[in-house]
Amino acid sequence: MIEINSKSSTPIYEQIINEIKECILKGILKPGDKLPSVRELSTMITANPNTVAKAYKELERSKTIEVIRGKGTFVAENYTPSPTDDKLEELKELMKKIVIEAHYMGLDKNYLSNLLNDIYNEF
Amino acid sequence: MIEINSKSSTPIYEQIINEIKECILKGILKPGDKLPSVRELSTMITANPNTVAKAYKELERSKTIEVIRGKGTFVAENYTPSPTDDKLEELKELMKKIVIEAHYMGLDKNYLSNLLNDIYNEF
Amino acid sequence: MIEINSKSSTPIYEQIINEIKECILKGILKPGDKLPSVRELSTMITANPNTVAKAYKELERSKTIEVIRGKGTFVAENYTPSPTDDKLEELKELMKKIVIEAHYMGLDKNYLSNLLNDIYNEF
Amino acid sequence: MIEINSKSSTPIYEQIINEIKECILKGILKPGDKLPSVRELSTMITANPNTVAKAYKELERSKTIEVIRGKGTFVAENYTPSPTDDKLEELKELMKKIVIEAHYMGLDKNYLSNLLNDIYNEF
DNA sequence: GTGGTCTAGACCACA
DNA sequence: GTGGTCTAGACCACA
Repeated sequence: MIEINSKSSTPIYEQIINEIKECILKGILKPGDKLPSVRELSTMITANPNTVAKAYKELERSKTIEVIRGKGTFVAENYTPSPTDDKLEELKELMKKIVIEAHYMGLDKNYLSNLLNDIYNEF
Repeated sequence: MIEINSKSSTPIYEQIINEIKECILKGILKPGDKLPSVRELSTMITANPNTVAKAYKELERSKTIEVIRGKGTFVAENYTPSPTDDKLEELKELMKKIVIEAHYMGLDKNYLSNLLNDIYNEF
Repeated sequence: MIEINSKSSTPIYEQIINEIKECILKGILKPGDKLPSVRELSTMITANPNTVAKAYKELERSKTIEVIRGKGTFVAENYTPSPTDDKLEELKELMKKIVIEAHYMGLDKNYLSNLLNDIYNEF
Repeated sequence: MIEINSKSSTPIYEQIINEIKECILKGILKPGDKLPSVRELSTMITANPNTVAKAYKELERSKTIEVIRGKGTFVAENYTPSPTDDKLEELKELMKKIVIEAHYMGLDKNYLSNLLNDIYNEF
């Protein structure tokens, strides 16, 4: 379910975060579902436990998952924080970067519009 | 023209790359235009010459700018490499990340569509 | 294994690149083999870590080696990019230069043919 | 006759040297022929006079051309110095580099043999 | 322990 | 004056 590319330039802990968030969005993981323990997941994907722990910490901080002492880690109830200006700015910067990169590959607005649609259809 | 945010998590050399590419896209910098020398730009943005040199080197590698020995650095003629599968995959991953982040802030597809439009209008 | 000639006019980082590629060709280094870390190699050849890092970076760019985050640097699986026109032109220019230089030392075509054979036999 | 690529990574003064040597090899320039003056050549190829002067100096040092005071610069009588060990080693290194680069583009010994032949046929 | 980023500063080749 | 190479050394993210 969760696949890590150890050669990718995105850090493993970030890949874990992204994949888990994707699973939740796709409904593969639902609110209340139990996540594998840090040890379990780290052996599943042959990663360092510290790395998995870091990913879980970050997911907990963003209220995506919840740790219940002695019971384990669970997908949190749907929680959508109101977007801060910082976060919005960050999002815009990312989109800007995509537009610039796309342009430098000869891809136009239409291409990106379609890409956006495709991704939403995947979910 | 080029502004660096030293608090940002994106490395300075990458910020330089992005800003220059943006200037070219907006037409502020045109093919053949001379860029400030490594030393000039480094004092302008109070960064180390090596950092600026690194950014220029990368821009040269991607054929965005050209170095003429002993004369300086210039914006290259428009050059759009055919997009490789790797690059397209990277673009898709980036867009996916945006969609996920947006969703977790309670922003929907419409919001991102508009954001995309806005950015294109800026250029 | 890797020997640097500090008096040579070819930059140290380039010598490192050449020597590593040679080792791979000769089979001294095989795909998947771990390379010495940047720090290790830099002390081995008494060069600055930055210089070694530069060589490794370039080798990574050409997909000769791969970096696995936090684990180290490894020889990549055999990868032969289709030769671009630019690269072929460069190769031809280099060979032309050899022919001219050889001529000016009184060496003829036969000598270069034999030299070419000898080098292939070394590998 | 002499064409300079100001964007090439080989220095202009070296390009001049190579082109002149090539002309001599091809017989376009014969022993005793007068070369354009430093000023003439520098305006012809729109280069800095210092750059042309440097090329001429080097050609003079290698006895490829001769300066006769007050008369000008001339192609020297055929002169083939006995190859020094240093020079031979350099030649071998260059050829080695070609072999390695060629290998990394998937080109074999045959390709290089043919390339060598082609270049000799050009002359 | 691994590589990545950045600074400060020297020296050099080139035009 | 231009960029390229290299050293020395700090600090950081990642695993």
